Amino acid sequence: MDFCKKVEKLTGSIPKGKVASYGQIAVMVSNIRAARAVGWCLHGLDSKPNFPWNRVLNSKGFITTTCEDHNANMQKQMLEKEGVTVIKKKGMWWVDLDKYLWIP
DNA sequence: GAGCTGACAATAG
DNA sequence: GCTATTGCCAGCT
Repeated sequence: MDFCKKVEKLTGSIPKGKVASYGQIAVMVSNIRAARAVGWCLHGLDSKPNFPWNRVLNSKGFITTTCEDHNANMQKQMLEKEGVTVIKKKGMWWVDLDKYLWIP
């Protein structure tokens, strides 16, 4: 789909060491309300090797993956590998968007 | 072809 | 300020 294609492109455009929110991707692709669709598309793009789906977080910087195959711990490790500091808060992984938020 | 689901975000109470 | 509900889009059943 064109939508997913853009999502893939944008997500792939996120520089190493930076992260973006679903809302950001959504608003760039179509509108802010499409954030859910972004997550859905990323779910299908995860099969791509070395695809930085881990650089996409929710608006608060929390990892809210419900998929067990792509659990938060995996993202955390991938992000740290990219040089992003991931902090554990309330049992969930959190990224400081003020430092790592990607601004196109 | 219609309805449901999903890794969110914004608004209202 | 925090919790609960509604709205949106695309893909699947």
